[in-house]
Amino acid sequence: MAKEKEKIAYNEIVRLILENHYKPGDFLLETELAQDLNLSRTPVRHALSQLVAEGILDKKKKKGCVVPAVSPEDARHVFFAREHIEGLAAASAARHAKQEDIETLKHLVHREFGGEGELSKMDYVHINRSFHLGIARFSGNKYLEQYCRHSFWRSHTYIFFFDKYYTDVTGGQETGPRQHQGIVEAMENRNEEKAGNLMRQHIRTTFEQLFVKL
Amino acid sequence: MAKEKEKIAYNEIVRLILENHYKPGDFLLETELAQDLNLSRTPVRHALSQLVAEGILDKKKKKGCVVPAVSPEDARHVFFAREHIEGLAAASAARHAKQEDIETLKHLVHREFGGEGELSKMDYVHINRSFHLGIARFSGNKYLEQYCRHSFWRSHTYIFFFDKYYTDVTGGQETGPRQHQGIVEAMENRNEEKAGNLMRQHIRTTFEQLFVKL
DNA sequence: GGACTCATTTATGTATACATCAATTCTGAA
DNA sequence: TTCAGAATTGATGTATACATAAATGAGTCC
Repeated sequence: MAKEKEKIAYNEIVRLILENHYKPGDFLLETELAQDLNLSRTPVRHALSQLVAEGILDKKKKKGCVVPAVSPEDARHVFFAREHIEGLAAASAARHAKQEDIETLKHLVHREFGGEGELSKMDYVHINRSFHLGIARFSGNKYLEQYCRHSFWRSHTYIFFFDKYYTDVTGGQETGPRQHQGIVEAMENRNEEKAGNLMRQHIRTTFEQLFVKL
Repeated sequence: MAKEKEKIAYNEIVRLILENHYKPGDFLLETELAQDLNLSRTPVRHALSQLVAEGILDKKKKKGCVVPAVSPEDARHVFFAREHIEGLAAASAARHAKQEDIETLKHLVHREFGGEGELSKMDYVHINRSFHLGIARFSGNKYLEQYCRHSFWRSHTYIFFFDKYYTDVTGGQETGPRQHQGIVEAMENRNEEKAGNLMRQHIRTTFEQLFVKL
């Protein structure tokens, strides 16, 4: 299936973090991971340094790689950056997305409303990711896309950390899809400004719902 | 001085690219670099994969790392992203920078105007970089800083590629420092909106001066 | 003459032994 | 008992031998 062990290592490590096997502050040790994944240290080390370069992990000299600590301040920073960059991407996408791309997004929103059956928490997470990263891609600007991917990923740390977001009925399940729908409509009307504003508002809403408790 | 060979390799490779020993499209071969830098392949390989993860280099499977091709379209994308993100950072810095930080920037502008003697092309490049990355840092948001650093770096590829920018008398040497000064003044007055607007305008100017010929 | 196959070349990908460094723990004397 | 400092530990950092895959080119068969 997967060919290069470096890729396997990378994906597995990402999965481990996403599935919360490692909490913020934990050290990811090369030797330990190599054993767990049945690989040598080389590809594991390579994957870890990639994650560090991407800013997904931090590194302490001669200590190892560590899942960055979460903090309210850091969360504000992530969501502030994500709000504006993804807003920019949405505006850009409203101009550059092909009709076919917009159909893809509409389909995602449809599923998100339950149009194709009940959704598990993981389904919702997956659709949400496809939606946001899709818009990033449809911006047609690979730099915006890269920054969107990164800040989306990092903000996800918080979403998983306070995973009540996906549990709390008053939260995302209601407003999320509706806001997504508004953004797609603005894109379909090629209204760049509105698409950008709605996206910024959407991310701000997400942030506020997450951090009501702080 | 520098301890870890990985860092040495990284910095040396960056230097080689910056000084145009490798042009866009050239392959950077691990073995070759290892010989040239008197290192083993391991740290070189590590440094290269970092640069790939950071988006500074591209990689072809089993072919090697390659300096990304330049194109007018790519340049527009870089400068578009940089314009807005660094604008955001400047606005953020206008709020969060300490007076001490602002003094640092003022000193850079002073030097840029020739206040401490004639400047070589390289001096100018260096001061310019300190200025922009300084503002990125003073934004107080590590995500904005990261994205600023990246897009600044990438845009530099173009500045070096069309290095007439630093040669042409009608270009940067005149308007650059003046625009920098305006941005610092806005920051000192804690005028976030103005700082952001001036920064965006500054980067747009840079882009236009560079690409008059396209 | 052209194309197809297979060996060669040349690069990256992998495993592993060894070096290094920082933190910690253990020990011995004041 | 406590402190200093040496030995140990446990992790990353490095070098290198070997594996593998993709491009290249030569040789042969139609």
